[in-house]
Amino acid sequence: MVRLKDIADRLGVSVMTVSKAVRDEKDVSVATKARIRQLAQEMGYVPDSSAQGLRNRTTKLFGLAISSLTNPAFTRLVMALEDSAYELGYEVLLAHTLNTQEREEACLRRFLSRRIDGLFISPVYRMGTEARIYGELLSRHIPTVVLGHTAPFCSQFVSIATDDLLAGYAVTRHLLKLGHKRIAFLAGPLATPWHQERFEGYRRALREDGLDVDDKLVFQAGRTIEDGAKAATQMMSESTDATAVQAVNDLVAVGCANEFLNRGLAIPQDISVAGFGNTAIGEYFRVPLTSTRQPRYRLGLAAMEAMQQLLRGNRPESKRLSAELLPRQSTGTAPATSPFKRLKGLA
Amino acid sequence: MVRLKDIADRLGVSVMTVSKAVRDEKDVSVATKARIRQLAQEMGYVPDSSAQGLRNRTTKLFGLAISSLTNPAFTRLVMALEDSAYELGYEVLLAHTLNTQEREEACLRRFLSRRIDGLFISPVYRMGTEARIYGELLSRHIPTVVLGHTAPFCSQFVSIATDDLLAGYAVTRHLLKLGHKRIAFLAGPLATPWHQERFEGYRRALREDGLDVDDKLVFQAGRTIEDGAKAATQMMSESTDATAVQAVNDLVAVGCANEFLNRGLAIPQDISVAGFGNTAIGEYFRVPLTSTRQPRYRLGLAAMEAMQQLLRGNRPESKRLSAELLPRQSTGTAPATSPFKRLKGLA
DNA sequence: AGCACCTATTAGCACCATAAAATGAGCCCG
DNA sequence: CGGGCTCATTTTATGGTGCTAATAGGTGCT
Repeated sequence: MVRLKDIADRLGVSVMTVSKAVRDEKDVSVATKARIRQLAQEMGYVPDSSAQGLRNRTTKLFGLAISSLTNPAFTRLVMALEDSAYELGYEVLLAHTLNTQEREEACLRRFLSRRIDGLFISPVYRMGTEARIYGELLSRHIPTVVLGHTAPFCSQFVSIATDDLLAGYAVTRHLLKLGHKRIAFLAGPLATPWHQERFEGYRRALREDGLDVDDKLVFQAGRTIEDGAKAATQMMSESTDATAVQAVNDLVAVGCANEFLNRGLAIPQDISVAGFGNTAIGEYFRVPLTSTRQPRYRLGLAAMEAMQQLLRGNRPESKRLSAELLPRQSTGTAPATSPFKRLKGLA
Repeated sequence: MVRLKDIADRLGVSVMTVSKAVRDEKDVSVATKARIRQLAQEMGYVPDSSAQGLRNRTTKLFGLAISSLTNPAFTRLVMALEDSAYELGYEVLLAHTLNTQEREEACLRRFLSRRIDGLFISPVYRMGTEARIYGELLSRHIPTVVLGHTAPFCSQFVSIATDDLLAGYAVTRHLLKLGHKRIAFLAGPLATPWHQERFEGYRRALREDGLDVDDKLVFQAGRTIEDGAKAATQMMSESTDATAVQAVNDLVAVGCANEFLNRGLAIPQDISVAGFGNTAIGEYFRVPLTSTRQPRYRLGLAAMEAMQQLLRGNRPESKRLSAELLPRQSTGTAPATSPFKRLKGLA
């Protein structure tokens, strides 16, 4: 690898002059600057960021920790972060937490070792108010932006999220307006604020209509297609009297609806299914899925703006971007009776 | 930030002893090692990888350059690389080339500046036999694994790809067996080997049945859903006599089939549509899409194995993993006549 | 004395902020 | 008209960033 010194030696000037020349600093005459840069080019010089980082105490690196890329909710977000980082001359270290605390901690520790200039993290949510590694982030003053909602254990951080409560509320209202009275909710991981908010939206909308949450209508699903499919199976075996299903996200909705369709149910004639988050898989699903649109790319941009504030030493506000309802064909007017009793007869 | 020196000073030992202790080297008594590590822990010491990298001339960093995460073909591949990198103690720098040569070059140059230990790249394909930046990778001896097929401009590199030719062939044979004689092909970017191979598979299968490629049946699409939709529109306006469509990938197939469905065509009764690559979006598409399964995770693992070989100074073989046909509901027996003439009457 | 076994010193790795030094241009005055 | 002077511009020297391979040095034990 070509070093500054190699160029300096070839030209018989000091390393310092070369350093300044390649960085286009002043205090170097245009003539020598030209000579040096020309030669640097020819020799294929590329500065060593490790050394620069060591010297300047800044790495121009961002860490980005997400649960897993297989979650389509992240792709556009990651794209946005990556793109804007590129514009700003930063690079992005990607790491998967796989939704486990151990892995998350290991990833963050590695990031610390890399001396990242900033961290974007979609936290592994947990109960409780303390999380050691988050305390460390704080005490080390790592500029950190939480992608998604904060929870007690990470309440000190700036966060950029969508208004899941309002969006959840909008979905339920939409179903209510269609005449549904018995709306099942396919729940996500209970510890996650995104689940909690969406559920709270559901609850509020019901209450506004004088209805109460019926625990028999709440099914613990999760976050994946498989989780949704399992929940559907459970619903069918329990012969719920629901006429609509509101899922905590698109994947769960797809898994559930797919199972329904396979069992011969018609969507939305027999039962309505709504997702959340507007993923492509829902949009092009067997029955295009009613969902909510999250402005994911803008979410990423907002996160980067917050990061820039942090880097400048300011304390930016957390942000909540609003999501909008996206009615498609998977939801329709409520049928007279729930299809599940009938199904039982069939099975 | 806590440095080795800080620990050494507090304990009154040399920096070197501390260095060895935290790295768990021998030549340090268990007692002092314990003392040192204890204090390091307490003080929150985290080694500085920039300094380590500088000293050891190795960064434990991999560069990963792909066109864009929005292409679902990459997600599992990236996951696999990320995961296995983690196991091996490496980290991954992610960069998007956005399928433009300028951006690709810029990304790679940044990677060079980071002194990555190895590079995984899904190339921006181009015609011609030369590409400056690839020459540089070669002359700098950057261990590089090409994700996907090589092309003339990057033929020197190790590559890990799926056997697209055979898979393309399998799709066409599948359609032929169903009685289709007029099979349209929705082409990808002509410069990409993955398009070329899939098309060649199509051609061979046709020829084996005594048929020839009819240029009227080949539509230039691209790689996205929108590209597929446009091609569908074109097909309909041109009133092709095709009874089946073979798309260069799932997204194009989805875009095309979606357009057909919106125009009232029935799949597969009126027309069969086959994709390629088995993405979730195709699997859960309105009509579950016949496709080919690419072992993407294994592809990633194989790429990492090749990388390890390169790092050990060996020259690993390029690999071609075979893909298998995945028949689903979007393909069926050929109808008596192409639906497009009829459609014209309707429009 | 010789042998383990443990610790300290040295000398960079590639780069850059800062300070010090060299160069040169302009100017005055003997 | 040339030598000395100032001052601005350009170049060089110094030292330090955190870490570690290699080597030298020290200790206690047999």
